[in-house]
Amino acid sequence: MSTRYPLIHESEYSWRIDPSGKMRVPAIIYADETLIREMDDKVFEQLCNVASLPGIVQAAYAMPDAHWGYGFPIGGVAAFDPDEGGIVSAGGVGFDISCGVRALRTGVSIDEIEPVKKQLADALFRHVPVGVGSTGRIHLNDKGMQAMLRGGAQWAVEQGFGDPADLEHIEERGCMRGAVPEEVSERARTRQQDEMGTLGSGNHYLEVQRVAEIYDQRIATAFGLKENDAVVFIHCGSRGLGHQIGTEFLKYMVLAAGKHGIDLPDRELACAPINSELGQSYLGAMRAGINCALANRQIITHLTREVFAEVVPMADLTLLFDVSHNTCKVEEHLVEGRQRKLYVHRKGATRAFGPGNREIPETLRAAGQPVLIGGSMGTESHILAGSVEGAGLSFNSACHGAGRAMSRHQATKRWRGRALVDELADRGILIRSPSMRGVAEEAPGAYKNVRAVVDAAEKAGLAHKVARMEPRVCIKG
DNA sequence: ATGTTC
Repeated sequence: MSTRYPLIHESEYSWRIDPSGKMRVPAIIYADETLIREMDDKVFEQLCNVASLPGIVQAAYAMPDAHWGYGFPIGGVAAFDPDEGGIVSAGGVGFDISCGVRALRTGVSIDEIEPVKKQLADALFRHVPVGVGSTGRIHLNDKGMQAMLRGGAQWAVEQGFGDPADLEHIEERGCMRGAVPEEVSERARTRQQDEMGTLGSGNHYLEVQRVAEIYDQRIATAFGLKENDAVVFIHCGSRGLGHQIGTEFLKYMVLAAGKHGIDLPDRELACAPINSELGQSYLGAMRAGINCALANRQIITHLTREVFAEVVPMADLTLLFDVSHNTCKVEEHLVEGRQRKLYVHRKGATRAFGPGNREIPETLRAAGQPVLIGGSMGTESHILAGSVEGAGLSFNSACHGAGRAMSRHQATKRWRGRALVDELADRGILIRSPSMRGVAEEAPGAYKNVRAVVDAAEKAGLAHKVARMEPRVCIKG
């Protein structure tokens, strides 16, 4: 338990730090007592810094999986009002712009996967580029890059990657409006030109999973899920392009803070007013980064379908949903009885719209938005659904994963990648990765208990549990 | 997260 921060135990699953010093609003953390106790004080410090940024509305929020990040905590949510001097922050979105998860149904049960599991693992590993600096089969020229940055997954579908029906099941229907490719630097584009359709490294992965447990039969049916189904989770982002945009704008925002009259509590919280040239430039570039990530996951989906067509020909991969968890999006929210247009930063946090929201595809609308929670390698993943009450809690946001409990460096000292892979293989979980060091960094023990995180999210009211998945094959960055 | 320290 933090000794340095006065945490008020507001309700069983929420904690509050009242404003003091430069804080304009409270900080609110959704977690159970164990998760709170294990949170680094740095999370509270960073959240209080966020709460002191200009134009912040209501509170700075942390999800149950929150951990220390660059400036903003990962698992942080904060909304800003442009009419009250509100800001946009590159650190509040994160370096991997629009990193996210998509879930595919396969139309087959895990029993049809198990006999060919090894072939499937090997074929996916051969066919889906993975690892640091990995490149793909697509090479974009200037014109192609521009079209991709403007069109996102819609562009990818036009290029023959996937089905037009996929688009309905992607946030923003696969294409983020307001993207300005011209705001993306030459260097960012160059870094990306050969990286479309690649997973990348770190915590990114492609998993084949088994639906192990259904928590809500009605919603699971609406989502087309039943026990023992095989599903595919793809977790990746905007690769070198997003990283380069983040790096550059962070620098510009630090340099311009004085000019904008912003007193930064932490350099890493560099930001610019939404109503400023720099703020608008960043938003245009960031939205292009979102399209890059949406296109990337769409292409990887196509590659996955190609592998399944060879190895599991009876499978039919359909998109359940695609969610981004590193974004800043303009949304209308009811605050103190007034509908306001806010710039909602979610960094390591998933949008979780409740039933009826028009952003949700029609076929899923009555059930609520699918909230996809990727666990750590070798542990379970979860699907939840956005709740009605989530609107009043954290601008319709929920957790995004298990959340790290230990640094990458600590993890490499404690575990050996090869031993982990062998151990998981004994449990029938096949890991394929180009980097054994990467595997050690991603050891399940380096993460929080994802079930505790998901339970806290549900009990806090952020989202509703639908299904739990366990991994069978994992292609790991 | 990241051509893993431009």
